[in-house]
Amino acid sequence: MTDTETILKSTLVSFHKLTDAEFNNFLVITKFKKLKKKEFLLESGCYNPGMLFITKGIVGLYEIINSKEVYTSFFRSSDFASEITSLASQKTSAKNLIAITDVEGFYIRRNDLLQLYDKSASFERLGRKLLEHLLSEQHKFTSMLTSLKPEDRYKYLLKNNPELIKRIPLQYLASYIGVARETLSRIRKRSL
Amino acid sequence: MTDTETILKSTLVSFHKLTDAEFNNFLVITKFKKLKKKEFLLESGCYNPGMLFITKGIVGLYEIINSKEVYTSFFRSSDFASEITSLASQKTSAKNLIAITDVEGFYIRRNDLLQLYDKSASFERLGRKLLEHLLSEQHKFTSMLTSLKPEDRYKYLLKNNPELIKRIPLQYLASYIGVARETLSRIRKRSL
DNA sequence: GGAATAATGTGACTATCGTCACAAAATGAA
DNA sequence: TTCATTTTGTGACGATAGTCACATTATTCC
Repeated sequence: MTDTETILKSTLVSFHKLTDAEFNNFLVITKFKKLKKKEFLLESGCYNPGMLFITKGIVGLYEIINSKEVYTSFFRSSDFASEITSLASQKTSAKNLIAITDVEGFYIRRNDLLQLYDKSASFERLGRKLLEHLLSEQHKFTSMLTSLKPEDRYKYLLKNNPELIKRIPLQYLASYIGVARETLSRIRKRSL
Repeated sequence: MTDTETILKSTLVSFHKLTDAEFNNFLVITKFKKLKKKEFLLESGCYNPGMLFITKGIVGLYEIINSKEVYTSFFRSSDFASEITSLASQKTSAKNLIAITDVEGFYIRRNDLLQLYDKSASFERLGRKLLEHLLSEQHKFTSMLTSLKPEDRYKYLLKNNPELIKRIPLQYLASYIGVARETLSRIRKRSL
């Protein structure tokens, strides 16, 4: 097994135990994929073809609101970069998934994933547990947004995602925490 | 089948098809429960005993941040009032679930639910689909928070949840959308 | 029904953020 | 390396939200 496959396996297992055979059923439906910086993994208006388990780089999820790009998630190594609304619904996506740096990972096609759910109760459970985890994280992020002021939101990122801050353009981070980019620029300066 | 049981069934089925026998397996683990206004369904520091399918009334989820009550969700008829972090983890909850009005519903104990997941792949799938739906909604709410200013957040609530606005104290709504209660009071006045 | 309690409204003031305009760096491509 | 493009920094200003204090309604509960 390659290094990246080992990482994939241990990530999956952290959500739910899998036999070697089960993991293999997952592995065979994945396809190694590379993206150049600024390449799209998903474009708004399109059907969602699947998701990417990232082994290298950063992927961003954004949406255009009032003709501005609003980033709503960032994904890094060991994350599943995905847009859940269109992945779950068979509708076209309103959001875009884009490579913020050069990216590598294992691509899982939506149809293959659904078949895997049909074939294996273990994966259905793994999926449920992953979703529980994601929902829990999202709730945490939401209460951070409503309860902290801009400066403290930045400090929250600094504390919880220092790597993201280093590698993601400031203007994207600003939209992510709901602050004007000029304001975030000044906050960052003050915090030095 | 009673009216409320019919509503429960159609709600479950909207996420995933169930046979009559399967629905019955669900029904037998539920317990009809009433709460008086201001009664707790879950208190912070406690283990999460389960969730409530609401047939009447409103339940709020809040957490104390910097000694202030911050509401992060509201649940109404046909919702499952729950705190996902503690429900999924066996850890004590940081949040509180409280009846905002008098409430009625079907209570589902955590252990019974987990057993049902073990026994039935249909429920595991139903759970996964419900979580996909909740996560999708939560993402929508998050991007609303980061992209709209306070006044437009209020208008968003007005448009999407007019009933909530009528029945939930203004100060709770204010924390929910990340605005001071005085500000929301003035926004509401302006919008008349 | 009336007192106690909780929730909301409001004025005055301050702090903070957003916006616009443009300058300065940084990055990328040829 | 150099030019073009993108990203970030910054000043000035206006708009808006937060805070504190207290008045005014609503609600709850004997």
